[in-house]
Amino acid sequence: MMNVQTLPSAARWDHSFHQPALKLESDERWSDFSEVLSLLRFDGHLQGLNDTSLFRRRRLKAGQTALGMGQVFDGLYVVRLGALKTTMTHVDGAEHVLAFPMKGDLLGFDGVCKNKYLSEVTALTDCDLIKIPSSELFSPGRSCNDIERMAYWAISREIVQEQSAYSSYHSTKSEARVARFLRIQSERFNTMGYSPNRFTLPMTRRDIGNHLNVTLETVSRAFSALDHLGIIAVERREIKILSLEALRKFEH
Amino acid sequence: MMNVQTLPSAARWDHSFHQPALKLESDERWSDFSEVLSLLRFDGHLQGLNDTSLFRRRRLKAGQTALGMGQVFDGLYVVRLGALKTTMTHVDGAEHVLAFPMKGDLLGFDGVCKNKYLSEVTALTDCDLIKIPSSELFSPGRSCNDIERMAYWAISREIVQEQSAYSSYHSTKSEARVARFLRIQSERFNTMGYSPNRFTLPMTRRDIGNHLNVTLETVSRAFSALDHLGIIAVERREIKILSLEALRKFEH
DNA sequence: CGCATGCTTGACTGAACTCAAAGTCCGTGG
DNA sequence: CCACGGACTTTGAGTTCAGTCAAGCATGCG
Repeated sequence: MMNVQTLPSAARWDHSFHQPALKLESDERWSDFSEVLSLLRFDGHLQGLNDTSLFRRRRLKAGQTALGMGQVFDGLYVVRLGALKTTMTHVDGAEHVLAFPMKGDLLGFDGVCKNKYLSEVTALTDCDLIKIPSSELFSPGRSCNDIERMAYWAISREIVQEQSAYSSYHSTKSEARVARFLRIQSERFNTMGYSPNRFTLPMTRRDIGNHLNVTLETVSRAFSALDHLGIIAVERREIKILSLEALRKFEH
Repeated sequence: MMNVQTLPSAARWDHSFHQPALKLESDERWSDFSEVLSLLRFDGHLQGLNDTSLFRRRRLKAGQTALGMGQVFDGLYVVRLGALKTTMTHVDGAEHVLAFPMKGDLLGFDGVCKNKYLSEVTALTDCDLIKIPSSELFSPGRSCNDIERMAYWAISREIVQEQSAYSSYHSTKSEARVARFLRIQSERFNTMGYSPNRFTLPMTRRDIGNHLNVTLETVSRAFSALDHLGIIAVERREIKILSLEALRKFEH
């Protein structure tokens, strides 16, 4: 029942995102503003480049927690490398997987409102995050800066994506939801600069099922069905998209 | 490929430069900043009250559209009175009810990112909205102001609520989802200053069903079941909560 | 008054969940 | 090295739950 991320699967997945051994030190300085903008795919322009901006770099091993529910808000994070999952735990103990953040995604924006994080983020693979400390975001004495504006732009983008994603999962048929999930994953890998036709899922069937509100068996069966139809090729977590068109048709 | 992440490289911060000439029919001036803060239940404090802030007031009759999908972003709205529904229509024509905004809720924040609204908002009852024009939000020459901060705070709050709501509907049983929906409505009426035990739903069974991803018949049956059990009393859209405790139990 | 819309309820069917068993991969320890 | 164990996955069989189709009733509006 408890969902423990184990190293084996993560290690396998890491081959495509291989990162040489590095010290996993949390608070490394990092002030490449333009890289952050590039990661976020921010294509507008900001007036003045803020030289004094100070980001932090944070590395996580698979299974580690990036943010905990209830933890005091201390900044936003941009994923530089790796995959994570965002979960919310209810009073009754039920856990729900909200999203699977990956490269270029923003984390922690749900902490702005109440000044504490309301969801939990755990690393599915080894991760490399860039932290935008809250001190850089909210400067009580002075006025709002480029970083704050960028952050809010990115937050708005995340909402849109989320809305769109949730909305997508409102198909009646479970197979359609799984197909859509795969299509969205494919598109995400594409925008991240990886192959959209061949990728490795970083999450378990259980996580996918939880996210889509179906059981893990149903996810597995849907994968098998799509495989037998020649639309995709599944081998454990390795996915090949053979016909994106056919996959799209399954969404309806 | 329609991807939310690829952006037409139009203006991002330059919203106000393109401040549209379109003056809507019901553009009444309205500059009570404190009322807006109160409506939003903003509990922090902002440094200086912006005297020059100019809001607009907009009234809608039931059935009218507040915002249309694809329409150019021209500001945020705060609901002062009435109830609405937010919907998204997909390429295949399927429509999904995202939320039911009411007094104190924020509308239009999904337009910040791409500079156009991505969902449609229609009035379920006669409505009274306060508009925060984009000219007040984004001031290209000067720095970020209180209104912008307030707006972003409110946006963050909306995300949190939405996340929480979506997360809530991840119960397996449809009766549980309906029960949860009623409980959440009750709490919302309460925070708005109305009775949590007796209220009138502004939306149809179909809308509720669409929102919860069940059929309208299922919603109706769930209402009837809860009624027969003495947990609630239903008479068309008039709802009385007889036992909040029992209602909560049904969520699991 | 007649019509449209919304709501309720019933019977049937089919899709997804539950339970169960077996197979795969991988890391660990003998 | 190989056997073991644990986590993950696949597949099957039976059951339950919610969707579909259909009929009937209530309400409101022109």
